[in-house]
Amino acid sequence: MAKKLLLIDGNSVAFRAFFALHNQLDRFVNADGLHTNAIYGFNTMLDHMIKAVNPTDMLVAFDAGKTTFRTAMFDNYKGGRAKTPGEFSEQMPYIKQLLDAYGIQHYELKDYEADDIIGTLAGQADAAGYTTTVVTGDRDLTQLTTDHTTIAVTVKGVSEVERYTPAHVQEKLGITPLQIIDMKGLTGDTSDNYPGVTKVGEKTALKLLKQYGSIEGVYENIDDMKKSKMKEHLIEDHDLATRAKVLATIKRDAPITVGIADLTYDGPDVEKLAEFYQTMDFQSFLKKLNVGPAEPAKPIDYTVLTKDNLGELAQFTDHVEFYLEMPTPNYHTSAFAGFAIGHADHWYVSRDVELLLQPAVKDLLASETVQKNVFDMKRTIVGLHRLGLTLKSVDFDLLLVSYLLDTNDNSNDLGSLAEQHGYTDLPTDETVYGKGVKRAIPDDDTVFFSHLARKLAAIAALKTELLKKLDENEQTPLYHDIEKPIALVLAQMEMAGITVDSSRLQAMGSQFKERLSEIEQTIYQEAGHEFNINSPKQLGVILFEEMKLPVIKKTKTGYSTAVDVLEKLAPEAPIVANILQYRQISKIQSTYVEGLLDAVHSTDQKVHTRYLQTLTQTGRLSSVDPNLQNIPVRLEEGRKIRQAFVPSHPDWQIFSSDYSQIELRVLAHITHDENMQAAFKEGDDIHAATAMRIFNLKSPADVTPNIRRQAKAVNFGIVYGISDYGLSQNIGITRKQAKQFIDAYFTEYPGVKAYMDNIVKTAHEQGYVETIAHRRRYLPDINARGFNQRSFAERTAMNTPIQGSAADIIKIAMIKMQAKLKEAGLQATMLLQVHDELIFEAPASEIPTLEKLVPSVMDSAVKLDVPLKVESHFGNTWYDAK
DNA sequence: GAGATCACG
DNA sequence: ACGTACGTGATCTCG
Repeated sequence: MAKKLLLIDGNSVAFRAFFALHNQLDRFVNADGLHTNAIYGFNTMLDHMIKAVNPTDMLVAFDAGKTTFRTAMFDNYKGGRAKTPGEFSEQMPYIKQLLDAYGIQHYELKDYEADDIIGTLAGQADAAGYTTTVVTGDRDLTQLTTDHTTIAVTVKGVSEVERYTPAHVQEKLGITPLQIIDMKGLTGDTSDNYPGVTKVGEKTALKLLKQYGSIEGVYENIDDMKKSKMKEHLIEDHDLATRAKVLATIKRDAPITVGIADLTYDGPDVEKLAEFYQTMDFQSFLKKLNVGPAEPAKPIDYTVLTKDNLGELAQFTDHVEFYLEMPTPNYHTSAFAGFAIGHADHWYVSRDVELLLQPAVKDLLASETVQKNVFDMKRTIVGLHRLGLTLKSVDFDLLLVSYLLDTNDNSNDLGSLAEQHGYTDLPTDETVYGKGVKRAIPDDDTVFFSHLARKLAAIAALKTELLKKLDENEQTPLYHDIEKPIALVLAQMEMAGITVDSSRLQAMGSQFKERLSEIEQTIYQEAGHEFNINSPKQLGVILFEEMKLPVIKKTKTGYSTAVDVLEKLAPEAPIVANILQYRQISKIQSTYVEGLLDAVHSTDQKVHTRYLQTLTQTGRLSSVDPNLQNIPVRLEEGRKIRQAFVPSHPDWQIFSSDYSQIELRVLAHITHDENMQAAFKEGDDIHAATAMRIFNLKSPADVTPNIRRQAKAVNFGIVYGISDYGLSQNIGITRKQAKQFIDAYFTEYPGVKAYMDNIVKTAHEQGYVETIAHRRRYLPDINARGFNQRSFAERTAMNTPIQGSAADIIKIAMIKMQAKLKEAGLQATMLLQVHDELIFEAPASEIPTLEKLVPSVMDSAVKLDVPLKVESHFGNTWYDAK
């Protein structure tokens, strides 16, 4: 049998695992007070890699200690590193115990690093005809890749890896794996604390290597190089480069005392592993082992509800758990499979939702005094509404609370969510109902009813603990005063739906269809043959191989044919403009004409979107089936789609109000920047005001449209957590200019600068950031070692309080708005929310009222240090409300 | 099922 | 020096 060897860089992967779960450090503590996050993460990675590779042989290599032959030749090697956290070190011995239970060899060698052990074994395995996979968090190991050795570098979390083969290295860097050593020699390595040649980074190094092949090649030809600073640095730092190359070279001949023959992997010792999981308190891993009491789940008592025992429900006078089972995600259309209701281990279940209509149940659900505990109240409310029922007094919504506690825990499955909170007596829907085409509600009553009863038990079991956590996070008002009320408002908006003029859409569709086939023919002629224009792959071949247009950007899989690329190519060949035109129209046709028509309910000619309330990381809503938050508006052709969104009654109008620059106003508020606040208080055009400041203009008359556009882009950039490169790309200036703009911005708005520095610092310290309503977002990557991951987390830290606070504000406005409409007895109905705008339909006679009412509710929703500004429009269709 | 593309704020 | 804007969803192709 072909030998498959899996080699793991133990220290590196353990460290990654530790930081991947760092923000949950407190959650991963066993009964003995031992932190277990790195052990847990390591186990996750092991399972994942074993499944992916299916190895016949395995070994995990560890570093033996602080001193190695590298520190002997350079005593500062790996110096200056932050001290290893105690919470990490204490876990290392247990990771080795875990490996013993798994039956996996582990090995360390005095004076050598794990890399060298891996390099040596991988070499032996190559010679013996093995296929080898190396798992590490350290990119340096990519120098080991050969035709038979793949290096899997962890990129995100612990189980997501990027695989390096010689071809991948060639594609990514344009050099061979062995040349990576020369590259490190030239650049040095800051994380290992050894210098290379001054001012030489990856770009320069790659250029030199492509020309000269190796460090030796560079120095052999150094005399022929023309005079430059780089040449001087190369000559000056020759010794450093030579030393760096030795330090970077992974040993292929370390004096190891294990050989590849000793690494057979036969799978874990299940009993030993179960015992280990017990001591670590790893319930989910324990469950996967299929041993012990966790599986099969212990039976649960339930009573089948019938017309004859309905009276028993009268026992529930304070609290009741309720769950309505709808098998498909779209609760506007889903069938009903059954329900469960009860409290304190008295669970009543039924497949017959008609029973809900009986007063004993109906009145219980509508009771204001009996508190309801549910999972996904919005889904439940809409489902019940379709049956003619009302749900009142929701106290605990497990889905909402989990989301508020940690936006990353946003599974829509009750079972997996419960498991994340340490409750293991509820299998997932997938386990019980199956997945894909096989998914079905079980015919077996015991199986189905037990599952329903267990759902209630899970909701009940988690309530106290999660509400307490919510309170500790100071999120109780966010939950009771914003998220629960908005769920009800959203349910009403979704149920109201918005009317679509299907014949209008169909007429537009046939026009687009004609134009598409015309453009299609032109494109085929220009290309010389037919091909699939929708395939970026085929299009790439036409443009960059057959027509030999210059390649501007590449994607992971080939040539990029994205808009920005095609726009640059448009002057080169007429086909490019036609492709852009084709793309634009085909997008409108497939997504907005055909897609929208598919979503129209035939019963009422309306679309009923679903707002996902527990998905985004910032607190915004998202919209699906169909998405009504991305209906075209920027280009006129697409904007016409909005003509198909019409009022549901004759003589009614579409009315829309939007916040202007809400994010920048939030920025001015939370940064306390005096200059920016002054601009908003004066009612200035903020982009023009910014332009005058950063370009040092004396009079508003000096602000040309182009200058204003640039200032606007800078304002946006700041909100997104700016980088000079990003800004330069966006407005087509050099990176240097972009940097000057940003520097000027921070000088002019010092409060903004202070805030940005501060929020990043806060994020590093506490691991999360918050909005004005105490919505919280954890940033697990904020202390990541990878520059890229860390930078991303830092930009997120800057952006989330802004985007999230704006989301808080409009949610509050919506809650107040709905109350006002009712209070004023208006027929006007709130239909849609698009992040900073609200869309209504109303009788024409109510429009004057709305023009006053809606902006006043929106701009007073939350009191900020700067005024909020709202603009309103109305018309016969959504298109005309502009 | 992932990746590319493009629609929105 | 590193490689980049923040947050989403739908549709299409292709392995």
